[in-house]
Amino acid sequence: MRAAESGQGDFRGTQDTQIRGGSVAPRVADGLRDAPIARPKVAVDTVLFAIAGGRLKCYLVQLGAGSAAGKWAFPGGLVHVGETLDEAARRELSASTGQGDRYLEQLFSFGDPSRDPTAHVVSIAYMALIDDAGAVQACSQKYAGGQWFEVARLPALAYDHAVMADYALRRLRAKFEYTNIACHLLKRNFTFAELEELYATVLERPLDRRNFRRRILAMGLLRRLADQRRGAHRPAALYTFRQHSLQMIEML
Amino acid sequence: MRAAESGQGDFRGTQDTQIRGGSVAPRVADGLRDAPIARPKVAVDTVLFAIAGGRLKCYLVQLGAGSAAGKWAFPGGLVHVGETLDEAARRELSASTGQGDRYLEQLFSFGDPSRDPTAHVVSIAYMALIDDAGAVQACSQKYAGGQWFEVARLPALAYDHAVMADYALRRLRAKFEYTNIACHLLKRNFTFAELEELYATVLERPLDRRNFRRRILAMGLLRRLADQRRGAHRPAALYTFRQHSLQMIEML
DNA sequence: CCAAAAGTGTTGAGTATACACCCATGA
DNA sequence: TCATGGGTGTATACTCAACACTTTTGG
Repeated sequence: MRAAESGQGDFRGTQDTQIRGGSVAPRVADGLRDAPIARPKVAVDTVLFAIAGGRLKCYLVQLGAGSAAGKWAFPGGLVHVGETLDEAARRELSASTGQGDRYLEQLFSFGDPSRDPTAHVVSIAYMALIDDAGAVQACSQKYAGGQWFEVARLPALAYDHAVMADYALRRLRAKFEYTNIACHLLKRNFTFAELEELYATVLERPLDRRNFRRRILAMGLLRRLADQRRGAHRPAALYTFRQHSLQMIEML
Repeated sequence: MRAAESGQGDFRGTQDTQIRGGSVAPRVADGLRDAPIARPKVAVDTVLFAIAGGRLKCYLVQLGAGSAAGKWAFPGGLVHVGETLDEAARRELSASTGQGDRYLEQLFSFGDPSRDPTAHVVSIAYMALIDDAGAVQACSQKYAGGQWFEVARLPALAYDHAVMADYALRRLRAKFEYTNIACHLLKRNFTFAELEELYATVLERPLDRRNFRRRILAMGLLRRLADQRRGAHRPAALYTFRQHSLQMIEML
């Protein structure tokens, strides 16, 4: 058996949604999972995050054809028969950005038939993280172009991708509070100031340096390295995460 | 535009999964969301929970045809063109149990091609809650039968439904800790003892009555009613939830 | 009047927050 | 030597967990 889809659905910052009611269509016999009529297509779309210039950014591609031509969207595409959802997400991400081998987590599935006016496409949204925005290169003939955008200043997005963006950002922020997910947005070695700046950037709030240090160190997630980062002033100790697998821990 | 899919992905109790690596297939031009080749089907499956006999139970149907005939599974079926995922889940749930108008939340999507050996079916898993297990009646010719099972003693399940069960249970437990989701497993009016017993049952741990009362009351989610529940002994005050929409609050 | 479930406060421990100064280096 | 970012400790407020007896009713 293959590896399960990567993703732990967990973010806490959501408000209420529609819960009760909803139209319940009359019963339709489905012929047990096999009807002859048209079926929705399945796609994956991935919100790729990175830090650049002290800002949290995500990568958008410009659609080159179809009803949404010219609009910006997250890289994605249809799932092939025989591949897992994770594989499809990695394949599409790799095709669009050259970055397929990164942290990847399934977020949520969007299936409103009106999300794409030309066809009923169910899209499984993913979030991906990389530590180097510069490593991405637009490398697909499929898209008219690709570019990093500050999450606070996204252009108008195609389909329902604005909802995906919102969902991804909330998930990312939530996981910053109770997992070690931050390691995927940092280089292998980093200073405490860099880690703290990352947290402040993603969470959009200042952190107390002493309290932050104490808590992070108390968890034992980091290993202090012998090397130092030498800059214009006092050198800073370098750290690295002991583990890069996702760990659920109360962090902040 | 229709209502978005209902669901806030959030549970905290998960362990790490596979994160990096994974095979990245060579780039395939997709013809922009429209390829002529075979595509995966899309289904929904719903883990329906209720309390019965002081135990947390979920409803399973027995498959009547196909490769998994005779095995137990969560009620579900293929998504129709033109309906949202929520609508599909409600339709299938209503067809199998008569219960379509209940709390419903999307959990996660499972797309491993080997999950169903006869076809590549991507399934969007849902969780649903009802306050009365007895209201369910097997009412589908599609299935050989339906029955409530204690979550701790599920039979062998078809496809990858055991993973779904695990996922749903973790999500439910997590939401008990930080939302008012419990209201959907209780009758409209209830005693504090009933609420506490519900929490103890779902979380599988005893709670201190005084601390529990204090915290729940301090949140102001409940309204005390004038009526009392009269039983064999001292009468108990009745309460009701002020709101049934999902609220994110630190509860325990 | 007895059995059984309902209802009620306090204390101590541990955790989270607020806060300011010295240090090491390069220029 | 000075400007700049790196690094460190303490006191207080608050939150969480542990704990047992009295009240009310029906039988």
